[in-house]
Amino acid sequence: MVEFKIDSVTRNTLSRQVLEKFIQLLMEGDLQPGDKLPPEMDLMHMFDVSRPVLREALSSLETLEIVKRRPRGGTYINEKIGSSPFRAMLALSINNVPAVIEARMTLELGLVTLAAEKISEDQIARLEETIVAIANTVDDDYGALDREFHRIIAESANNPVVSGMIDSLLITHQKTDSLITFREPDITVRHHSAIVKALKGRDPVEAFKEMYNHLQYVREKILANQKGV
Amino acid sequence: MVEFKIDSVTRNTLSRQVLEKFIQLLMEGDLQPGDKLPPEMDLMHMFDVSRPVLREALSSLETLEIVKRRPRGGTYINEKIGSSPFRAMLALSINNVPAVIEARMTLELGLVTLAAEKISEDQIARLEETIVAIANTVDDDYGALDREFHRIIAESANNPVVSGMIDSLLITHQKTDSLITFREPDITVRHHSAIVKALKGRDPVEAFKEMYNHLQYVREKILANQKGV
DNA sequence: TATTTATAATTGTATGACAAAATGAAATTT
DNA sequence: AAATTTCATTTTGTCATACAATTATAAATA
Repeated sequence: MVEFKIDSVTRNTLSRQVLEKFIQLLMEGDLQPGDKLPPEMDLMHMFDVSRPVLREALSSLETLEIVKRRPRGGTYINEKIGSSPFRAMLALSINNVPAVIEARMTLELGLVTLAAEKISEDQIARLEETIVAIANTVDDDYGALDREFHRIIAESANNPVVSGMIDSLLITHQKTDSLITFREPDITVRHHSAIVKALKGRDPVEAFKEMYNHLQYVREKILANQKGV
Repeated sequence: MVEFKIDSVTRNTLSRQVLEKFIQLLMEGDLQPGDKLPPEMDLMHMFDVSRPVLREALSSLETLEIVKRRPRGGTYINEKIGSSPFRAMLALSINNVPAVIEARMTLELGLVTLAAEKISEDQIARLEETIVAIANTVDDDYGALDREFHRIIAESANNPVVSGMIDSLLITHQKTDSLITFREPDITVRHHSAIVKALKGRDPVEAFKEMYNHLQYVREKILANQKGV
């Protein structure tokens, strides 16, 4: 006998249907960033659902950072893609250290390539500042500078879709940092300098190579400690 | 006079606070994937909020694919990071074609690098199958095969955090595909073959180079048409 | 033992009411 | 006349309660 027990994938609750409808409207361009939605009272009549159901859907949209609501002010479609949803999603995998590091590698390798195409002189200057600062630290406590370096590169890629994610991953960066027992600032400086040199030359392939080299080193360093746990 | 009108960033509604609390519990490991949450009745007393508020938070968690709910069955913390939230977020940027393409480039460049480290013989074989299939298409309608090629590579990187995203981006891939007016299967086959060759050789840098070369071609092809719009 | 049937627990939905906040207009003061 | 204050109204935020729908579990039956 054949058993059927589907239901899953996404159970069709009313609030889910309303949510899907909103996303569909966005995809088809009927709703545009910046648009103001009708008040909840109107919306619940339009969708023919109760207010709690509608509000569950709106709440989800707000969590996804697709809309922004203000008491009395109304509900608006956001302009840019957000980062915090990704951060929340990441919370699930937070303890899977290798996966998180690899995810970070994936993004950074792609980002540095795009950065090489687009980075500005000002951003390069800021990168160099972090390198100098790391070289001058005395207590080996340059985690924040290190993250800043990577953040500037992500920013240089200047992509609204991906840039949100990197913030979240750098937060986990901070977490994985704590797994590093000893630091080698000279190596970090050497690697970072090589990356900047490639970026200066606007050489995507070279920038990638140096970043890959660097991240391999970082990954091994973190995972080596991780094993012992 | 100094004006203050903060409020934003994230307005602290009750449901938002509950949501944040759940995420915090996840980050700190007090909640683990697979865990079953208490029934809503208990939760509302624990958080001291009304049921609609609690349900708004749970609804958001479900939208983020952090939990899964079943009538009468209860609420469970998911095991893996989901993809559909990202899809929803992408809906916002769907009309920003260059940004979406670049996002796809970012991910794929990183993924192909990791794939070179980890891809299995079986996956390589499947990649080769898609190449043969594309070479044999007569009507130039090989969009699905093309996407399958990229999907297998993403799968080969075998990263639970990133793999979800690529699905969403490949959906937009489908959308951007429609912007291509004419196809050049011979070029696609040549590029794909070069990528597979690098993957076979387990050469991350070479795999990256070939993928970058390929995606540059794809990007130009799409954007060239986009300009005329 | 296996199957079917009830029971009860739990999520899903609806209604109604009120609180809180803030916008915009009206009234007041300077 | 202009600026400020006050107030009414709209809209989101929250609560309480009730009932429907679903299904896991236990009980009853074959």
